[in-house]
Amino acid sequence: MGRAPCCDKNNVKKGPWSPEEDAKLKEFIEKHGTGGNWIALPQKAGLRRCGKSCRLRWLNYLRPNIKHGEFTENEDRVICSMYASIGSRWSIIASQLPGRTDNDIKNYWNTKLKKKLLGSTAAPHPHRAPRQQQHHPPCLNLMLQHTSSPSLPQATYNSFFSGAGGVLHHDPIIPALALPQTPQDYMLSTGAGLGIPTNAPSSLLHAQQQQQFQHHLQQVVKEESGSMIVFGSDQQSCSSSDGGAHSQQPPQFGGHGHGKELSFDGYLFGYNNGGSGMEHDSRLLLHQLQDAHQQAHQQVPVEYNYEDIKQLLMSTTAAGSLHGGHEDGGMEGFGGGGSQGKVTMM
DNA sequence: AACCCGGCCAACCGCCCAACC
DNA sequence: GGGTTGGGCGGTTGGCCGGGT
Repeated sequence: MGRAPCCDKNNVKKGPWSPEEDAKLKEFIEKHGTGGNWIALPQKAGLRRCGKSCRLRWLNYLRPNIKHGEFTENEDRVICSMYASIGSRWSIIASQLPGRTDNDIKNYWNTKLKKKLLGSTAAPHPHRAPRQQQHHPPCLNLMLQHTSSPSLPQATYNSFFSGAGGVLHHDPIIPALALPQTPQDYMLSTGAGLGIPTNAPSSLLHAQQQQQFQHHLQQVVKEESGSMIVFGSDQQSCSSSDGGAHSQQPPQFGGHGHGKELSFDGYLFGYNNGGSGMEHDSRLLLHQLQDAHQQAHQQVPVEYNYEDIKQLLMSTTAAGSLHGGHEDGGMEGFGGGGSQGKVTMM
């Protein structure tokens, strides 16, 4: 099938951007903005480029505050943790790392980080210490916590905010919500996010901070419920225990007036149609919730360390793709629920 | 000095989805 | 309601570069 190309490929320049083109694009966007239409932009800016190419060039290279160069250990940690949880959803991961682009992170992962994990032998851990006390190389430890919270599994909660914060707060494309502090700040400073490096200084893992953050966010979520996902009723709708398919059913979408609701495992998630792409976000998040839910039900508490991530990589490599879809016992618990049908890590 | 090879990264491609008409 | 369009995303490609032989 396919679709018509977004531009006349015969009349557009391809390949590396020249400094002149960069200058033109930058100047135009700084003066006029993108105008919300990338396809029309190159013509207006006097560029013989595809609109998508302009967008990419701007987002990945010309946009202000782009950070290039070495990734820090903290960034490594965040990438690994989130990869283990949500898979190769680079834009979400990038949203947790200000100044980094999804392309950057993708390249970094594919060329360095993955090899670092795959390539290094078990040398760092000749005999595995008890997991909790193990000293890992940076970024190699992910712990999903699960509490007996009656309102929401902790793992789910963490995943939710990790993903939600990323998508809603940092993505320049999606209107930002006024979250009080950035989730990645919390992730990095309190361990309250999805990835909680156990080798973080203990002061950064203060339980009270986590609670405060989560409570705070819960409040914000409630307050913002007119425009974003909310925790809802105690509706017991979709079961998660139907054998192998638990939590695999597609999100349940329903319509209620101007808003819509998503139900998942007894929780109801709703949002209003503000025309801001919230449905997309909501679906994304629901997938993350499903993943986290699955994790919480299968392995609680769940901890991934160096060997786990390595195994994940090796198994997916062996399968020739990350889109495995099979239920590999060794990899149970790794997230990536295949949002938009693209990523399946299970 | 020439060639080969692998790493790196910018850019492209194709698909999906939401918005729009 | 259905078709079209444009934005966004992840996967892949291709060219450059540096190190090794």
